[in-house]
Amino acid sequence: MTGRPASPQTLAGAEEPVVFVIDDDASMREALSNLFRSVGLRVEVFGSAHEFLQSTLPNVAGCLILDIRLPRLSGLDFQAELAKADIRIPIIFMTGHGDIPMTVRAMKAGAVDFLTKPFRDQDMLDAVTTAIERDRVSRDEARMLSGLHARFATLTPREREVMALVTSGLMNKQIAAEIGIAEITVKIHRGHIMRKMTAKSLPDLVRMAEMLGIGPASGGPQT
Amino acid sequence: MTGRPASPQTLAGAEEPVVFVIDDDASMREALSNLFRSVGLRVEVFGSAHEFLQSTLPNVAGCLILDIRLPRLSGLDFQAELAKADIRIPIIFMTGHGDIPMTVRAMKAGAVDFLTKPFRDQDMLDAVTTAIERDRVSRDEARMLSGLHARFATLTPREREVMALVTSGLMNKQIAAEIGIAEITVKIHRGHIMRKMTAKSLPDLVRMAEMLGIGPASGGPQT
DNA sequence: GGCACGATCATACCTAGGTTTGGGATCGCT
DNA sequence: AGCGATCCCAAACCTAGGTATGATCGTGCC
Repeated sequence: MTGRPASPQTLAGAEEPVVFVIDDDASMREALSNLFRSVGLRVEVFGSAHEFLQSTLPNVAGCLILDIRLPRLSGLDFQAELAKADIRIPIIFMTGHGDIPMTVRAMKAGAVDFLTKPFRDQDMLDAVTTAIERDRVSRDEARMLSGLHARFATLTPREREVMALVTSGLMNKQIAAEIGIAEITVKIHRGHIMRKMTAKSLPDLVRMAEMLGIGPASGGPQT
Repeated sequence: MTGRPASPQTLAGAEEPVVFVIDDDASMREALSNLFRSVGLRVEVFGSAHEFLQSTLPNVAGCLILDIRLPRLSGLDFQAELAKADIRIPIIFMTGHGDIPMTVRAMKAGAVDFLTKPFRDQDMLDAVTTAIERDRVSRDEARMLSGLHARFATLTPREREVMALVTSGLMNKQIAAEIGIAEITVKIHRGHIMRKMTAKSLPDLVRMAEMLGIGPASGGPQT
């Protein structure tokens, strides 16, 4: 943190992380809101899961504080909903009357923490810190992966095929033999691949292929 | 599964997974032992964590069933002990009187499951299946990584340095300039590296470097 | 001192990778 | 029919990678 407080919006949603709180208890919302603001965190509160879904989620790192016992939908089911809808945001559960199976289910589904009420403020803040950091990392990864996929999508089928063979370590002549074309053609495809993927070197391309999950079968080098 | 039952020991400990059970209640040990054997799993039971640590662990995939309330050491503390001692085995906790914080702590520390007594046999079997598979995978990874580290250890300091630069995508001449030696010398180092690491190709070497966590700073290709 | 090892480098030689130029063929879409 | 994308290939040319041979030098060890 560079000591900069909450500048309104320097560049249309891109910096300050946000804590979303969903709880049907207004006093709890108020208490959490105060807690998070007291440490300089941006907060948005909702009385129900529905309200949360209606809102426009800013494109910044964040996390979700959820009571396991929500009005119409259980926190656990809501967690599943979000996963199904591909909304990946770290979740911190709170509960007054939770049980162990619920806890296990939530944690297995990736919850960051599961706090029992009453909890200590510091425990909540620690959980939020962890959650936001986790989201920041996963957002970074997602952003990079999406750029990668976008570039990969511009490759022609043949180029994709050649890329897989190149990154698997075959020589141009072997690739040519493998798919039944001339070596010079492989070289040309290869050149196109490097440019389209904006790979600065072969190792660079190999790493891209790894991230894209390219490479027939075997996970990696020898045992 | 190839339908092959429990052949005694074809090759000194290398196939059948084992379920380790630690519980001070003899009837529980008996029940679990029967349960696992009924599905063809090898089982070893212990009355305490101490007994378990005294035994010689076979080098096969396995998992540990642990009561959270152990005689002298809590299951949670024992889990921490194992982690500290670098004994990585998936753990499934059982409890009669557990609470949520315990559950959260266990799950955060990597427990596969946390079952409340009485539990359904099928739940335990499912957890064991997951745990063993997880261990199998992590053992495969560990085995590969150890081979990799062993080969990497045979590299001279200079070779390691060159390997990092090669796999980061620099050309020989750039590497030469970078460390202030002649290009031909880089080529020679490079040849040694490929041979010592038994890399069949540059992409191969790059993947090895990735697994070894080599490469100054930056995690990977562009954003 | 002598030896092994790591590191350095030159010369020579060969293979692999890559671009440019220029061309041909097929296919689908307008 | 014309256009653009994809795929194919050749000749020429240049750079990069890799090996072999042979040699020098410094360090640590017996």
